[in-house]
Amino acid sequence: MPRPIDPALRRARRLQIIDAGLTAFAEHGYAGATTAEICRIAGIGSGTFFHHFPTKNSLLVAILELGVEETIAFFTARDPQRPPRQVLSDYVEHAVGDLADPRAAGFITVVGGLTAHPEIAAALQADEDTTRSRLRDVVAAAQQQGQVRDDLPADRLAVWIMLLVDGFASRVTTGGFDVRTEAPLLQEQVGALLDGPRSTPTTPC
Amino acid sequence: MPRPIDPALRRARRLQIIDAGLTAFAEHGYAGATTAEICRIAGIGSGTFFHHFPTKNSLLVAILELGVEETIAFFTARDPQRPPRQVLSDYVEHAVGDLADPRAAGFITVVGGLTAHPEIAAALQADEDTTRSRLRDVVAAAQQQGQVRDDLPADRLAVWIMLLVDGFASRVTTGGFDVRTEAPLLQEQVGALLDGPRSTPTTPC
Amino acid sequence: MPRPIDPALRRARRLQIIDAGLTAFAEHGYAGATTAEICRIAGIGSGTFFHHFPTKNSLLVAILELGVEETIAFFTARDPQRPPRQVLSDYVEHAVGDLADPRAAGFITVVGGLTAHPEIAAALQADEDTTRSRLRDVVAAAQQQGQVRDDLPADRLAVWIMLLVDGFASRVTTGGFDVRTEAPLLQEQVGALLDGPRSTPTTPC
Amino acid sequence: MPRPIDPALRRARRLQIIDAGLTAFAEHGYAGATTAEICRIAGIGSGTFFHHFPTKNSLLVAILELGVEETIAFFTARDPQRPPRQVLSDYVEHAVGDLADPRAAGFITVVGGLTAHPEIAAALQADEDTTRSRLRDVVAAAQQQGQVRDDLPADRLAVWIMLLVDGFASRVTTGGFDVRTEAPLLQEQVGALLDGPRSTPTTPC
DNA sequence: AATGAATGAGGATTCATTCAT
DNA sequence: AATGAATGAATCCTCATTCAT
Repeated sequence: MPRPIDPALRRARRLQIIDAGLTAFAEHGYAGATTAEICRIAGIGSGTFFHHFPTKNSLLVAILELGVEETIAFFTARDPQRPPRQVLSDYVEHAVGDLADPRAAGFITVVGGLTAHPEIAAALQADEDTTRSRLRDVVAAAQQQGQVRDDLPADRLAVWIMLLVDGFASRVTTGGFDVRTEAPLLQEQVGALLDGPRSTPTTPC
Repeated sequence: MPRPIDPALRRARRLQIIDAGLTAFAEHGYAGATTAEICRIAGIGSGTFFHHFPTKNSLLVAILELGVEETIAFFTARDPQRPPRQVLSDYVEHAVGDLADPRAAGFITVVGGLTAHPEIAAALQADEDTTRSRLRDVVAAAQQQGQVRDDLPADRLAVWIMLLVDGFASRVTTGGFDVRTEAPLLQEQVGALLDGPRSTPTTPC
Repeated sequence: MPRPIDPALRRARRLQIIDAGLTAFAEHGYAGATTAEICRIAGIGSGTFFHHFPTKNSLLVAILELGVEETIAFFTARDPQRPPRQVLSDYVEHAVGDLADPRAAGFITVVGGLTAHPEIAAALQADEDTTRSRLRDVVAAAQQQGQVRDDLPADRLAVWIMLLVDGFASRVTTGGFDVRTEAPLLQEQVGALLDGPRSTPTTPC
Repeated sequence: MPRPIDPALRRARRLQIIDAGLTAFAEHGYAGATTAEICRIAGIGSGTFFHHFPTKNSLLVAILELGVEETIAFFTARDPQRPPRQVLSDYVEHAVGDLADPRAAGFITVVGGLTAHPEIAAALQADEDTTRSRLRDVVAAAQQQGQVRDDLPADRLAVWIMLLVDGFASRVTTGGFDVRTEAPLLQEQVGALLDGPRSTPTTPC
């Protein structure tokens, strides 16, 4: 007697578990977070968890895939007319917005280096590749318009933007670092990165 | 007639275990690294491990304390005559040197956010505080000599230097990021941070 | 749609484990009994054990609490009209009945002196206090009715009844001591305790 | 270059370890007491322990054998002229004297029921048999002199004397039981045991 | 779909014992 | 004799996962 399943409900339940997983992974790391705690946070039984995710592994992958989707959505929603350099600034602002949730910051730093499970490594790589290629395209466009230094390849600049954002995230988890207060300095650093070193001091005065 | 115990041997054995721990933690994270694997890497029996470290926890703490000692040693060894701004550059170079060992980079990113175990959190905080206060002193000295912008407090600049180094570390673990190749760009970013935003082009000549 | 959990099944499983624990503890002592053996006796997996009892410790406590409940049940079920002195005799008979199970006798003697774990010590004390206070009340009532010597306080006599029962239990575990054969002698000793020393030999004949 | 070994020193060291073992066994039981703690109490290294006792097992056996020796010494030292009934009373007083050391009481109750290790079981049995046979002989002699009831076999009375002493010991470990205060009551109970039930009041005068 | 009881492989840690010095 | 470092089997307990209801 199959109940008429409401896909919306199913999706909501998945998101509920994903949210709990984000919390638990951010606090204890992947291996340190137990499915029992995730269930407790989500307010569900263990059976329900494995109804929606076949393994703990798959939950982490789902979280990462959600991140990829979000990244794609961000770049897809850009106004094509907006100057690429502005888009890069927007991206940083967008990332800072995510990091306002300390769980997101903790998740990024703690999960970042996992290479043990192949599936997770693949998902992490996919996350990385997506952001990197999208950023690279925008950087390249900005270079073509002369808005960004061109002594470095676009891909390398993209990586360094991600480096700055990752460093920023790693600081969020420690005390005394206010995301909103520090955001302008992040933009300043990204600006310095994209502008390149100060024009030679040879400027005669 | 107690045998004269050789403290050097004991210390060597501890370092051997610490080294194995660094490897395992960097690869699998704290919770994901098993004492069995650490023992296997170190080539010892499980009993020997717990003969030297009462808990897995204490091994992590010992690694972090070693990091603190190294940081202190670095700053203590500085020539007092060296310009502070140069010392900051030296520090970054020193940090890059550590990160040449990919285990160190992995360790930093993976262990960074652990707050579950109070002892670990305390050791992490001590590590953080040591580096931060030493850097702050040097930054402050540099500010007094006019070598570094003074529109931001020294402590905040110190944190941002650490931010850049942490971001750098987080990139080491991902492929296609060569420490030596990227080091100059890190110095460039630190330089931009300490110089502050490009002086307004309105500066009349 | 949560399945209506059957508390009776859960309770039955708990009792099954408690029974196995009684066997193992009686035979090897608390520390000497392994959870693995308890599981084997109970015919369950180790996971099931810890599903019902968080620690081996808690199993022992549960056994002791069951003993407390039984003691309370015994005294509660007494006919208020029954002469207190008879109730004391009934209690001794009841205790002897328990000791017919050699596991009970072994359990009492082996577990009696544990003071290392605070929780166990507390549970043992609760067991002790319950029996002692109930016995004391009955002894006091018997004293008021002139059925028991009153040159000693009721509490002290209660303790001595327990002493006799404990001594009896300690003999059950050694060979050549048949509970049923020896029970009358126990009653005789309790009688001597409650009557006090033989009336002075000054009785002239 | 064998050092001239002083047998007295060796014996003293053994006794030192035996004393530490008594303490540890009484507090934690046999399995619960670790050789490490025994060494700590004795103030020696683990190597020294196993120099004097090949196994933890053998230490317990040694303690029990010491008890046997002491029992034999007690009965051997009796004045043959002393009335047997008095000797029984002396024995009880002697036992009470031992129990003034709470470790002895704890040791007796906690170790009493071990049957797992054959060697220990044998040593316990030897302890039991020694005391029992010696007591039986004295009881039998007292019966022949009409000082003790003879409606029960001497052996059974001997067991019951031990039962009373064991019960007494089991109470020492619990609080509020002063050995010296309670000793007279123990003698009273032994007296009642040896006298038998109060002669029927029908005894015509 | 939802639940939680059951499972057993695996994990951190303990411990009696050995052995080179 | 004395020591303590080293060992690995054994122990308590955890945890992802399965499954009947």
